Amino acid sequence: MKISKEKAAENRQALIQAASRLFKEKGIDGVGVAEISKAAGLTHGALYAHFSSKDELAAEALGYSAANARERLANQVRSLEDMMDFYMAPAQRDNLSGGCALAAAASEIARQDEPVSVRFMEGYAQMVRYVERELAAKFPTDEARQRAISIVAAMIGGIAVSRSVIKADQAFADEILAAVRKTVGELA
Amino acid sequence: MKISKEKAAENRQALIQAASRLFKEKGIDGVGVAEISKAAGLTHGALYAHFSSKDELAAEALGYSAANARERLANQVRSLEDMMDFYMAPAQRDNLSGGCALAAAASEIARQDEPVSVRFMEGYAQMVRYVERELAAKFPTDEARQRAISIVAAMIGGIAVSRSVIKADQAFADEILAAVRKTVGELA
DNA sequence: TGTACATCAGTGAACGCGCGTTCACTGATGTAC
DNA sequence: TGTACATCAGTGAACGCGCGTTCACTGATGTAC
Repeated sequence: MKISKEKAAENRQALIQAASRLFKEKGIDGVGVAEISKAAGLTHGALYAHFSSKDELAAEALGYSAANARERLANQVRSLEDMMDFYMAPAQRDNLSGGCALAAAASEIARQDEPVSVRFMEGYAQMVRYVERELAAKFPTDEARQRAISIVAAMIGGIAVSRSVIKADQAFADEILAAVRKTVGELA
Repeated sequence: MKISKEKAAENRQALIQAASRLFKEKGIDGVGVAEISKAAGLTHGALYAHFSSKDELAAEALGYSAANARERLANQVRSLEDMMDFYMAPAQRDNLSGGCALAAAASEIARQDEPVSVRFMEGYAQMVRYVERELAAKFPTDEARQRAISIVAAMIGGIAVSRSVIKADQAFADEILAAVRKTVGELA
């Protein structure tokens, strides 16, 4: 049955939020449209009233994650050190479904189509710009940018690697997180 | 029909090589046992004569990649600079199926089971040890290790991010690769 | 304001397809006598 | 060395299952008169 425009917009948002959470948790290939729809309280058919394909939903979900990160950078983070502490914390690493989409999806995006790549790029560029601005006072423009790009890439890599080794060696996973945290701090 | 032990061993190796290539290219979830078997010149049933599951094959494939990397580090790479140049080259980034398994799989391993995590850890630890040894003369033990862990994580992150944004912005992808290459060089 | 009706978000069955895994069978290999 | 037979890598059909997507249908919403 038809429902109000307001409720439909809510449902659309619920689909995006469920997709964002589940894609990060299980990977884009690792979760189906039925599971996403169910998590949003809908049937899978409804998903196609809002998105033309699973790929389009994936792009929207990545955009949603980026918007979330933007808000956090703007409102909750007080300094670059603060941001690094937050990002490289064991709690952040252990929080697959709630954590950063860039680290959760890093090696998967290369296999997705262009719209997904665009959203990933926007999310990454946003973090780089934030770090770049923080470094602007301390380094020449070019070097600030080079360092910002490297710091964000190192944090994404550090989290992904720490997550990858944790089932094999918890202590090593923690050591990686701490080492990368220290190094990016020294670069800033 | 039964075949010679020698031929069977060759077939096993062909399965591992095909799996290694295809997993890197399409992701572990992105390729099926039928495609892997076919690429190795066998039917999917034969795969189960060699491996108890797709997961076990994934672990073997990761181990094979690590052995390859070990050989390259021992024989082809002349210095740390050499290794960084090789690893952070656009050609390496663009070579999904032949490139480094760590960068290709980084964010997927966290969702696999323990044996896969163990093989990933061994591959990563091996690269860290190589870098650590190269830095041993220049830095105190603790700092050499911290830097080695960070350098390898940054390279993996840099490649994964560069690959992720390349469909959206080729120039940015190249800039990321160059920036991370420069930064890891400065850390060494 | 009240009524008639077009809209369209959501339902749930159905589509064809590929997935990982199992298994009865084949027949050359390799071994025991 | 020759023969009889157990072994087992590989084949290909079949298993149940979940995938992404489509579509006829429903019925409350929202609009036009």
